[in-house]
Amino acid sequence: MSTVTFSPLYRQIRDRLVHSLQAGEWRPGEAIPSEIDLAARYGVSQGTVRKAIDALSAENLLVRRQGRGTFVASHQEARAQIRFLRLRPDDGGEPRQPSSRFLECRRLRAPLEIARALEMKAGDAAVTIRRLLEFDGEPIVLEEIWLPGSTFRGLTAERLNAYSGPLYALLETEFGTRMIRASERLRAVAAGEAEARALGVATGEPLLLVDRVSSTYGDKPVEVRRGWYRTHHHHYFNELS
Amino acid sequence: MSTVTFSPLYRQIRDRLVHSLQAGEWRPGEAIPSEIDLAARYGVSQGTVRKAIDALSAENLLVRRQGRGTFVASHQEARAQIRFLRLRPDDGGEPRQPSSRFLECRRLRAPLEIARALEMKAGDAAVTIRRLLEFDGEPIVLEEIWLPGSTFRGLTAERLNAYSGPLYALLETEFGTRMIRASERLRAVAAGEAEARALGVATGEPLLLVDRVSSTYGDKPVEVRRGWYRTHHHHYFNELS
DNA sequence: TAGTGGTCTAGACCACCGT
DNA sequence: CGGTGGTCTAGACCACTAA
Repeated sequence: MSTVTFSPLYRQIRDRLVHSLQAGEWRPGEAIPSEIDLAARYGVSQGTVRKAIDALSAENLLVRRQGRGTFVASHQEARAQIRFLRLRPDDGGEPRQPSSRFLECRRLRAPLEIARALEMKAGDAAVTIRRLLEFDGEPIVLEEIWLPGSTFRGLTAERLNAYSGPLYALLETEFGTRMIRASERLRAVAAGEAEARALGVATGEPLLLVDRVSSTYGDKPVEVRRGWYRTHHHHYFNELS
Repeated sequence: MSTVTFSPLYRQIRDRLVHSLQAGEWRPGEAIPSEIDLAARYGVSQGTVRKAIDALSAENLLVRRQGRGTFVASHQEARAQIRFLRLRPDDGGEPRQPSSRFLECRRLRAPLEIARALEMKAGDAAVTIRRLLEFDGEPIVLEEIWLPGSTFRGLTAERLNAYSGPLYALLETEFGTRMIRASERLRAVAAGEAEARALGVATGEPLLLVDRVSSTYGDKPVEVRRGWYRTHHHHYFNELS
C-alpha cells in the first residue's frame, strides 16, 4: 500500500553528485569533472548529467561558467554573501559588505530550545557567538548565533578575530560545513536594554527581529541565529516571484 | 560597438508565449496548446518548446500538470495567494486565508511619489484602497494600496465589497491585469495614531512596515502597497535559497 | 585550437490523467 | 484507450574561455 516512489535517472545522478559534494570530493570553488566525464562515470548520456547539474545549479550548489566548467558554489563569492544578508541601505547604493565586530564567543551546553532547533539533545556542547555588524562604521545589526559544538570544535574568539571575511566562508573553509539554505522569520519588536545599548538606540525603539535556521546538505540544521536589525536607514529586501 | 545580444531559440519562443499571455490569447486558469501543437506553430522541435515552457513555469507564469496539460497561472489558486502574503501564524498551523475588510476606496490624483513608482505622471488618475486583513476575526494587517486609475476604471467600493476572494484574483479576472512578481522592503516602525486605532494596539507599538511594488508582464509596475503588520502572534516568513 | 558548457533536433519510450 | 507532459538518448553544431 506504500506509494511507489519513481525517481528519474537525472534525479539519481543529482543525488550522487550531492553525496560527492557532501563527502568533500570537490571543494568549494573547485571545478567538478566535465559533463562528458561524468556521463561516462555514471554510464548515462550527457543530457541526463546536464539535467542533474541544472537542478543543482538552480539550488545554488553548483555554478556553471560557459567555456570554463562547473564549479562548487562557495560563500567566498559575493553572490552567496548577498543571498544570506538581505539588509540594504535605503539609498539603493551598492550593498557594501558590512564589517563584523565580535563581542563574545563561548562554549556551553545548548538550552532546550536551541538543541531542538539543531536536532541535538539538550545539554549537548554548543558554541554561541555575539557580534555586531557595522555599515560604514555604524552598528546596524546585533546577532546571537548558535552552532553545534561538536562540528565546530576549534572555533574560538581568536579565530574569529583573525578572520575578516563573511562568517559562512570561514565555517566552510575551516570546518568543512557549507550553509546551503536558510529560513527566516521576521517580527517587529521593541529594543530591550541590551540591544539598545549595543546598537546605540533608545530602549523601546522598534527593531526588526530576524530568526534564522540554516541548514547544510540534506537539510540538516546547523545554525540558529537571532538578529536585531536597526532599520532607520536600511531595509530588508525581498523578492516575491 | 554595441554588445551583440545572442538570444537562443527557446528564449525567443518564451518571449512569444509571454506576448500571447499578455494579449490574453489564453486566460488565467485555461490550458495553453500542447507542446506538440506549439512546436508545429512555431516551427521548432518539441524539446525547444519544452525548454521555453520550463522557463515560464519556473517564473510562475505557467503551471504544468502531467497528463493534463499546461495552464496559465492564476491568483485564484491557493499557491499564488501564499506566494504574495508571507505572513504566517506563529503556531505553524495551516496558513488560513485572511478575510479583508475594506475601509476606503477613492479615486484621486496620484501624488508625486506614487506616480514615480507606477511610472505615470504626477496628477494622473489613481485609485487608493485602505483595508484591514483579519485572521480569525483579529485585525493583523492594515494596508494602503495605490493603483493606476486608467487601467482600473470600474474599481469601486461596491465592487470590492461584493467580492470575497483575494484582491489580485479580482484584478486579474475583472480588469485583465495579472500581478507577476513583487519586491518588498521591510522595516520596523512605531505605530502612528491611525495605524494603532485600526489595528487595536497602543500608539508607538512596534509594527512591521512592508512596502511593496508589484508588476505585471514586462516588469511594468502596476501597484504600490504599504502594509503595517502586527507581529505579536504572526511572523513574516522568508526562505533564503 | 582544444575543451568546456549551451543549443537544437528527432525519435523512442514512460508516467499520468480523463474518458 | 488516446492525449498530455516527463524522461532519456545520440548526435550535430554553436558560444565561450584559456592557453
